[in-house]
Amino acid sequence: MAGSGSDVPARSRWSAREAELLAITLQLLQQHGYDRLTVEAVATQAKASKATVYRRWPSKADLVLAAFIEGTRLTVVPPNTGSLRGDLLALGTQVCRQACEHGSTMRAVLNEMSHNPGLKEALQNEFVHQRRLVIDQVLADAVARGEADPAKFNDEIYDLLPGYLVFRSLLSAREPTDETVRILVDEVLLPILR
Amino acid sequence: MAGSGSDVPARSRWSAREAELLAITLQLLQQHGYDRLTVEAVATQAKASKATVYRRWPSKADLVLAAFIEGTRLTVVPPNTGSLRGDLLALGTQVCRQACEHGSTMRAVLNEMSHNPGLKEALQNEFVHQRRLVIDQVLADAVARGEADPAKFNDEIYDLLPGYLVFRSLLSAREPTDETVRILVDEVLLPILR
Amino acid sequence: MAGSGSDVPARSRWSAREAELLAITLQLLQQHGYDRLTVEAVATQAKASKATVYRRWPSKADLVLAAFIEGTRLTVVPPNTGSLRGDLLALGTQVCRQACEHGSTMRAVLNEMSHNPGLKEALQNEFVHQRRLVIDQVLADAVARGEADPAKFNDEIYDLLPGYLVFRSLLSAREPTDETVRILVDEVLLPILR
Amino acid sequence: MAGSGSDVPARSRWSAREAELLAITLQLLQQHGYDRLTVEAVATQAKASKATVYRRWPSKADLVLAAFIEGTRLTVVPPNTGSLRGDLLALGTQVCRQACEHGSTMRAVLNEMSHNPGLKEALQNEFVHQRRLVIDQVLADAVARGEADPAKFNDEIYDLLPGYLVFRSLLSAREPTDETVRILVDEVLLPILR
DNA sequence: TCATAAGCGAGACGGTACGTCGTGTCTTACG
DNA sequence: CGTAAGACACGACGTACCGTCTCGCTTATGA
Repeated sequence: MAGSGSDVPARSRWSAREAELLAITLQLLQQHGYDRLTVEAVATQAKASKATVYRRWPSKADLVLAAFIEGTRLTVVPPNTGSLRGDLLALGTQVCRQACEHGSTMRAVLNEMSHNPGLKEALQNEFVHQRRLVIDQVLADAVARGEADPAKFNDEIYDLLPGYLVFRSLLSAREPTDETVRILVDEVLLPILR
Repeated sequence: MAGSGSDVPARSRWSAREAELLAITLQLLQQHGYDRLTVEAVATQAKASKATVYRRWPSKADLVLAAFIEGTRLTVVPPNTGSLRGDLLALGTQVCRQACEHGSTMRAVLNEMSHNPGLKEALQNEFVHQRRLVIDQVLADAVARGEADPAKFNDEIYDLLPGYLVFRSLLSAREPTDETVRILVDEVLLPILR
Repeated sequence: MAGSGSDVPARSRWSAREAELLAITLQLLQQHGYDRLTVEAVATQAKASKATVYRRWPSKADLVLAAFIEGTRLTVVPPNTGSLRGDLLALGTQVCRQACEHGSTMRAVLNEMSHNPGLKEALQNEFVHQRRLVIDQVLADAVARGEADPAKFNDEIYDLLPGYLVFRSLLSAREPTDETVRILVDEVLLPILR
Repeated sequence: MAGSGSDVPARSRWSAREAELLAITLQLLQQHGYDRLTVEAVATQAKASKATVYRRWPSKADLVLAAFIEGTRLTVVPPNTGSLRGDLLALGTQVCRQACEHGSTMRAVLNEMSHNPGLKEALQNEFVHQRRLVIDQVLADAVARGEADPAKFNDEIYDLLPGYLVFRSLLSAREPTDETVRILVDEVLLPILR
């Protein structure tokens, strides 16, 4: 059955102390952005020393990536509202909230990713893949309910909904609204999927 | 009237020397990324001194933004292929190429933008607005040819095509292909617009 | 012979404009010291341009030296009070006043001199030599009046009076007073010279 | 009391690393002069970084002053030859050597001092005062031996010997010789003090 | 009377040093 | 032994000044 959910949401592998460091990193990141975030500040605020940070993450970039993944990992929840439309709206709303909340972090990670293949791969594995699973499940549920035609699925643009919303959140000055999500779902996605 | 094209593509306001500095900045940016780009290197390669750079742009971030805008400004061309489908495919292809070419630059600018309202506004005015004009013209031409129904236009998601493609280029690991563009146009946009 | 005075005090070779530049230089020099004096400031204050300054003096050091020499040249006056004691007191007082007035300038010139043989030579020719002539004349006058014994003259320490006073003005924190001069003259020099 | 010598020569307050930095500074200072000395060069030669230098001394001027004081502090030695004449000759010789050796440094420090009251005070406390103590002791010893008459001491010109010699070393082009010292002592000072 | 040149203001420029700050490594001392 | 504290080498940032240079504009003379 779809969504048998054999993937337990991967309990965090960080200790309490590490989680605290990541939380502080995330907070400072949102406040000041990547460039103006200093490892020194993270350590100071955690009453730790820089060495304590660097012992766990080999560089500022790794620290920030870990903080970002940890910060977003918690919120990946398959919607399961009972209808395809409801699921898509929920998914879109969730993406908007996340992208808004972690906007500067994502931009920072994104930028660093450009020239750090390791980060890129890590981001793909730990972030993108999780989200793909959610979408697959929503669609599978819809098919199971007879709300969507599997023949209409298109792997090329399976992430059109979250993709465009993320674009709107991170790159455009027009933050997506509930109306944006509604229109996307009702006028673009549902006509295609049915 | 549609396609009247009274907007000359906004002649650059930079002198030859400044354009040279921006070009070098852009090149080094693509090679090394924002963090590993040094103003000193830009100056050296231009046989200039740091002061010459800083006289024009007050910081590294401003320099990079200017280089980015200059680098992309040159390539904004309304397609005008004669059909809506052709225009949309051309537009999509152009977006893909630009986003691919200037990917790391865009990511860098994006990141810096997060905490620099001046940059954000500048980017909106000089970059986003230019692209909106192109889209408006494409749609207006289509209406003039009877290929699109103005009632179907939706301001909320008018940039769905470039938006999703940019998302794919900059954030996803799946760079968009010609097939991506084709599917978007044929299976998403055209059904909606007609 | 005493007072033969064939040396006219060497009319300044500077034009009015040049003298103005030197005066401004001297003033700024006394206010801010050598390091914090900028050629730019001299030019600005004279409503001139840097090129105008550099056309006349090849470097900041030369400019400052010229300003210093011009500033002190005006005040070299053989005392001629009628008695050796009066002449020495007058000489001492004059030295004190000059050294006090142009203290920071002298220190600056001195410093630059260290590593600029040209300046060193120029300073010797144009400054030290002038002062030697004055002392020689005072002593010659005293001999002519029978107040001093030529046999007691000592070339090694002929400048003991101005030398010690200059030391006090420039290097020590104890600026010389009239009493300092009096003691030097009455208790050191006169006993020796008679 | 004469020779009570309770003043231990004030152990340096610098660590080994700091002393090394100061020694390098002093060496480069003597080679190149103040203006042409760069903090970068000091750091490089010490295999240190600029930050390491600036952590200790807030500016180049402070660094140079410290180097100068450290460089001269080591050599302040009361002569104690057994006779007033011997002590004075030794003192004069020592002053000549120091002033010659550290000439450009002294000139540089002097210049900087002009507009830096903090430096001026520091120089007075740490440098001038040390030298005063030596002179006082020499004279006290002479009195104890019956070689000098305390009534003849004159606070106004107590430093006539070192003062004039320093003047000759730093400001005049006529560096003092042993003969200069001898004449000063035999023909000027001893007649006065006895 | 007008043109051709010489001098000047303004200020951009290449270069170089300054003093600051952040990263990532390392040592020291404490618990 | 792990940690807090923080010194350290490295290197980029952004600023300031020096001495050179190029622009126009003025002025002062010579045809």
